[in-house]
Amino acid sequence: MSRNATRIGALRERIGDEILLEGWLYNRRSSGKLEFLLVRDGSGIVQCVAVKAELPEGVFARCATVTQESSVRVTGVVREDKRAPSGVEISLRDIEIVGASTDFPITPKEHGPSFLLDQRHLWIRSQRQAAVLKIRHTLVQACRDWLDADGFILADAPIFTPSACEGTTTLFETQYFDEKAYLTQSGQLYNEATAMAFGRSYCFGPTFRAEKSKTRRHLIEFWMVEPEVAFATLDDVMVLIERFVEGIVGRVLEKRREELKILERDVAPLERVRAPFPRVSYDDSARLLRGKGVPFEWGNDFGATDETVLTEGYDRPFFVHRFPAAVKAFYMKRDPGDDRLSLSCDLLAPEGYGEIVGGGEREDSLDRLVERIHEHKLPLDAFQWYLDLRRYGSVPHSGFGMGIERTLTWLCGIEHLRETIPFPRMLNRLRP
RNA sequence: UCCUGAGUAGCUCAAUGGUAGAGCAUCCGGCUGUUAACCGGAGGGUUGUAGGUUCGAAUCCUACCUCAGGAGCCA
Repeated sequence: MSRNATRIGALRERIGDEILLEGWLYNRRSSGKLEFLLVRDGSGIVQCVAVKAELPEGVFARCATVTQESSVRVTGVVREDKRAPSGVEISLRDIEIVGASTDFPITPKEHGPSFLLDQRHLWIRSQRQAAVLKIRHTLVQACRDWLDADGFILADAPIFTPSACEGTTTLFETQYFDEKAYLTQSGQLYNEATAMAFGRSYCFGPTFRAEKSKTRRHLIEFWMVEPEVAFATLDDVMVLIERFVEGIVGRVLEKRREELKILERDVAPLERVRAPFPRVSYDDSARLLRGKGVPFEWGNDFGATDETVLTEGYDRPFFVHRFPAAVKAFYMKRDPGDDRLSLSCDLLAPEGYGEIVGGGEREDSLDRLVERIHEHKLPLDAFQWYLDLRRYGSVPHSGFGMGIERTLTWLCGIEHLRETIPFPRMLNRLRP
């Protein structure tokens, strides 16, 4: 935007002034001797009114030729007007077409998801999509601000890794000069190293899972924030998670009311997000599911429908803790009270959204960790640096990972997480 | 990988064995306060691909392709 242009978001402060607007035509309606031009500039949408009787012939004629998504410079006077969609409108004095747009593919009518995703580079111009991405921006900032204020150091994990972090899921293989490398599926192992350096650390970046998952809850490339804390137990990390989630939800409510309104999100459930969150053990969850007639077997992880049934009982996020060790990663510490269980926890979002956070206490004993690596049939050599963390001043430590897109899907109250990232990477979708 | 469903105009859809249509978008005309504006007119099609059944296929059958939802797996 040029220096002398005014942003639409700031128009209320300029009532009565003649201003310059730089943006794109969102929609146009004409009524004979009137033209209504809806102009957007990324900060909002405003209606510009051209009156034939008050304008030179050429200017009014030009208004009638502006097509959807053409870029324009409009000069005019800011006025309050109840008839305008935003309550403020511009009496148009002049208009310049900067770049014409012909046959913009996304018309102001219904479209299917496949078509819209093909047009994702243009779809993000629409009001709803832009609102979701602005909330994403605020969520990311809130995560970082909250952790920074709590004494965490950002220490990002690498994206190229020599081997699996968790061994179980499918990795993207790539060439690293003369050897094979993989794209990271979690910064977890590296975070344990940085936590031993800084006490509290976190990484925030993209992760990659080459799973053939094809549901509304999966992306191939997604973002996670993963804090790790030295000397913290499972109970400590659950307190950290609930304070963190309360904080970031509060920030989104504070900064993004308008966008939540565009999305028609009922904010009442978000306003109930106050720590402490309920805690329920895996054992009790399994019993609860069976009590409701769900054919759930002890030892399994929860499926999507299991999670939905569980969330029905709560009006705020809640923890499920102490999952069977077999369904969690090798580095999870066993429950000293029951060796079948791990000191792990998931945070499930209410309203049927399900898991947004996974965390727990890590195995801090060198011998037991070596045992786990063997059990999982992982190459011991690749983990020597990780085992060093237990050789040189090992401490109890815990951490968690929060999926940004899943959290956003819940905050925005939308159906599918593909709308929460600017350019989603999914099974069968690498473009645009 | 498996299960279910869908592919017809640029987009969203109708046409259930008998002349392929509507709304929006585009173009032309009309309208001095429109709110996904409205009214009139025009152009726009190898019905996903290949084969088969039939006098006749968008429609029935077979295979394949693409997409969507779900399962498994996960954040």
